[in-house]
Amino acid sequence: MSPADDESRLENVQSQMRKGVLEYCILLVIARGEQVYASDILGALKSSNLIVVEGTIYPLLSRLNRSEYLKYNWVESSAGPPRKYYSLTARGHEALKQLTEQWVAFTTSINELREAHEKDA
Amino acid sequence: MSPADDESRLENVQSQMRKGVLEYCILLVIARGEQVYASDILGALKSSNLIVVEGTIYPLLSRLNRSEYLKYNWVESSAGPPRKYYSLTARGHEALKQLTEQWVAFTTSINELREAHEKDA
DNA sequence: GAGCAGTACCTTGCATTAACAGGTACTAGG
DNA sequence: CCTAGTACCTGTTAATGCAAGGTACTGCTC
Repeated sequence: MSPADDESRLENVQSQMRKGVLEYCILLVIARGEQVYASDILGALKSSNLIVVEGTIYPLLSRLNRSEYLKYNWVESSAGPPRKYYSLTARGHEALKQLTEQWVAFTTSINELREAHEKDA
Repeated sequence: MSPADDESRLENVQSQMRKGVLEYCILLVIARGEQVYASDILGALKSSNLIVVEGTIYPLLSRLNRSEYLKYNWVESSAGPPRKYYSLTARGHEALKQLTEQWVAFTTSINELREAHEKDA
């Protein structure tokens, strides 16, 4: 593997880390705002330095909706097509609680590895 | 989507969270032990509640080796075939430092979202 | 009122990646 | 020998984020 490939791998890591946690992030944003639509979520994640693009969150929102974690209602916009405003269902709030527990457990595990490493250094 | 599908999704989340961070975990374990082989890494990750299987780490080790993040030397075993004992290269140590920075930035971003959410609750 | 810009929704195809299952090879003990 | 145990490796599959393209609605300009 060439050095160029290698560097691109390193730059890619933050994107890799994000994988699989996006659902959690989206639920967090929706839970915070109560009434948000796709662009709001996009903006919130970008503000937190978690770059995501449109094509990524729409399938995710559909999936979370099918799983009955969140619901939406159409709201007409003064400029443009109507928007889907999302909010969490009871199931969604429950799931979010469990996801938070798993997130904490997960980061704790890795931080233990980190501390074990830094002890040597 | 049926409730069964839904539950399997939730059980799957820890696996999802792990995606993309495995490289980092493996580098951490190797950096800690200095001289470890695949089974050691497997055991260390399992001890930290990060369940991984054999078939997952071998391709990862090969990839990290090709990227010159780590090197190995064969050591004969008294019981079984010889083992590949891995250790970090200078590049590996450098990469690990960067990955740690990215890991911290990443978790900080998400924890900010979490705190913003818990403020409402 | 025809055309354009802007916004918002959604889908298709692609590359990457972890997991699964299976395969090879070496050692020791019966 | 031949089985059991250990260790390494490799196709194949499923999931996921991304890039790119497509539809539709509003309001503005000409």
